[in-house]
Amino acid sequence: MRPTVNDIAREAGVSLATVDRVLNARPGVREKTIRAVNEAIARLGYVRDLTAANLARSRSYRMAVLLPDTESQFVQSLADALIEAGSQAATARIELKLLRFPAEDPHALAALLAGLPGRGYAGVALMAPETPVLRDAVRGLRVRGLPVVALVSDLPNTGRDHFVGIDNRAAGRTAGVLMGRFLGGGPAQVMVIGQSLLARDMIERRRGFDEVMLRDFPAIEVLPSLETHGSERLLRQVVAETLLHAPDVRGIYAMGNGHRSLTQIVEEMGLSGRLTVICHELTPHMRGALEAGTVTAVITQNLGHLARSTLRVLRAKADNLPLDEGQEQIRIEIVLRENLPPAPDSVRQNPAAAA
Amino acid sequence: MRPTVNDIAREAGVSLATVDRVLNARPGVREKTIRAVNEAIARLGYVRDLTAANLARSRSYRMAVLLPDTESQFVQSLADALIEAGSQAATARIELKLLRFPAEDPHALAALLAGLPGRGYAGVALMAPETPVLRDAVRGLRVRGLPVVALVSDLPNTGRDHFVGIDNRAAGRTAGVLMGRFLGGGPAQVMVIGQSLLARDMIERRRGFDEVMLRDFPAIEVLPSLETHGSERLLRQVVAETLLHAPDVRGIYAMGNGHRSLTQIVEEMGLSGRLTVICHELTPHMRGALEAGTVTAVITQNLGHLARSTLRVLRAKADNLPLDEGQEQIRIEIVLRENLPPAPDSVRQNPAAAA
DNA sequence: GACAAAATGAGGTACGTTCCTCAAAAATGC
DNA sequence: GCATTTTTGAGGAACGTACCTCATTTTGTC
Repeated sequence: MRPTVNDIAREAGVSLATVDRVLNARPGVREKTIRAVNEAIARLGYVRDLTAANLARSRSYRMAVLLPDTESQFVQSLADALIEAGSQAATARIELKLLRFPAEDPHALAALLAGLPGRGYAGVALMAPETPVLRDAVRGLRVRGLPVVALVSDLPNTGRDHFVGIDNRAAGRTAGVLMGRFLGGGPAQVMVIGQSLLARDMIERRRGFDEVMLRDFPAIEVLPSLETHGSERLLRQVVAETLLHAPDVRGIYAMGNGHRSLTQIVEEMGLSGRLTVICHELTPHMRGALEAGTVTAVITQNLGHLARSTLRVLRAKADNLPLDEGQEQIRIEIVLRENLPPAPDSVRQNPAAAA
Repeated sequence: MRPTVNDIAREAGVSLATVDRVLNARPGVREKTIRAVNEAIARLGYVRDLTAANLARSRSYRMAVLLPDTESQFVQSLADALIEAGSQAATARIELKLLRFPAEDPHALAALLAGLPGRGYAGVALMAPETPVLRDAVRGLRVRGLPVVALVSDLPNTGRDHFVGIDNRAAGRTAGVLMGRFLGGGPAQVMVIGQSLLARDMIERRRGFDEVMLRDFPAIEVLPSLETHGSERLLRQVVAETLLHAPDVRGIYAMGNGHRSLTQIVEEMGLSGRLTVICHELTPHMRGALEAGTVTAVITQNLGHLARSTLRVLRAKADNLPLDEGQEQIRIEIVLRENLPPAPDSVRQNPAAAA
């Protein structure tokens, strides 16, 4: 049997009340007594029973997670992962509220954020591009004591408490090595596509990609980035044109997510499997494209980890506890057709049934 | 506030005792009453508080994990991951005992296994090659009601309850695609090295590797597998000889783990970075080799996941609960220098300090 | 409608903590 | 050595659930 607080009290020759004072760092205990208790704890190898502690504390954490209301598969999958993680975390008395905000309206987001503290939230995570309005809103939250976590895309100048996501520069480098090696070092041309070259993550991916290409694959020419601004029509048009007129293009690096029509064009032009196509984020659509051979590799992050890490970090920050940086590091995963993990289950039903 | 059992009782118009009977599937409740309670549960969105439930049950799970006493970095890292997962799982009242057995002595292992049930264990995980003696020992355990989980290397003919590890055939295929693509499709020769071609995982990796090479890269010749039987000297000798006399060898696939001298030879021969070397398992030594450029890619499995999955599966089996297959699927990870995750912390100290 | 059997209610104790109050003991200052 | 402050002890209530007993009510049978 594991030792309990009562065992410590007996072992240390003090009362339960004193042990409790020491364990919870309450005042009014002599240094000498504290030492005696700690020695007893060490001697018995006592480990506090967290389930009982949390029960007694009946502390609970209301967390808000804000996602843009885009209906991209990536955001949708992320939302699913968060809901799943939230229901698992119910055990740890964490209650997660998923809120959506209009993707193109920083002011609406700021207003939403400003209203959060009054509604009993213990922490906020959000996925949004950094704008001046947002910066102020985040600062406001932190002034009022709410920890803020940046999700997927970092907000370095807002003073956010933590960033949960991959190192986009390293992700770009990874894409670079794969592209370079898959093309046998060239000679070849490579297209690079992204939604917007203003978004921080896009810039970093591009930088990482270029870094590797320049250093390791001088025979491969990387064409200027193509900005789609979310327009699938524009994407179709430019990609088709480029592929027709530049026969040396043997690879495409799609830095963002949501380029569904990219794979369509490649297929329509009969180039499926003949081009090296590297994309980001393993959405359901990307799974299909990998299986079909249209996409060669997908650089991705495990959304389950991302979601769980978000909750762990928020909780730690809310309690002012240190966090295990190692565990919160999100890995850059490489997915090929050959190591495609099986599709995740749909969101679980009937949580009460879990025993 | 989350609804409690008392809320359900009130909502359903029954007593607490009846709610308890329904929740825990105890006998003596009319079908009609059961339905009423379940409807109240659904209406209120009740979710059982597991921390409180476990506390009340004060059920605990003693789990044994058996690893061979080889001092390979892989086994050592796995042991660390298990200890870590075990200390985390203390919250869930899981107590993990790590036991070592002589790697080359199936009888000693069988004797160890035979003695476990009497010592209050609720489940056993083990990493061992399948031998007739082991088969009988595992069957014996299961007859006595102990769930058995195969770790890393499967034991399909023992009737084990579950296998925790990667799909080695798929891992071999992954190695194959990487090798083929990194070599630009050939022409080239590739060496394949493994400890023993009798071990099930080695056979499967080789099969997966060949499958891809034959199908997709006909211009690459895969040389016959080289068995080292754990002898580093033999490895050094044969590799050096082959590399000297076969100038077309441009790639090496090391199927097993623990080939530390392989990277040494490659470095000594001045071939670091000029050969495509693909290995398994991201041990500290492999990290170094990746960083140095001696090894091109490492196919690996996340030992943290492996360890946590093991405990989750054992627990589920011990309670006869269904498991979430999706969550227990271990991913095949590809690690290049560019996406090398930061080194994990050393094992944590002073578990009592965790709040 | 009498009877047995089945279903339900009422209430308690326990799990290992947290957090509170009040009294008692010990240490400290003068 | 007395008063004051600090430290310690004893005890209890609570968190949400599990599990037990015993009494009471309801149901079904003939």
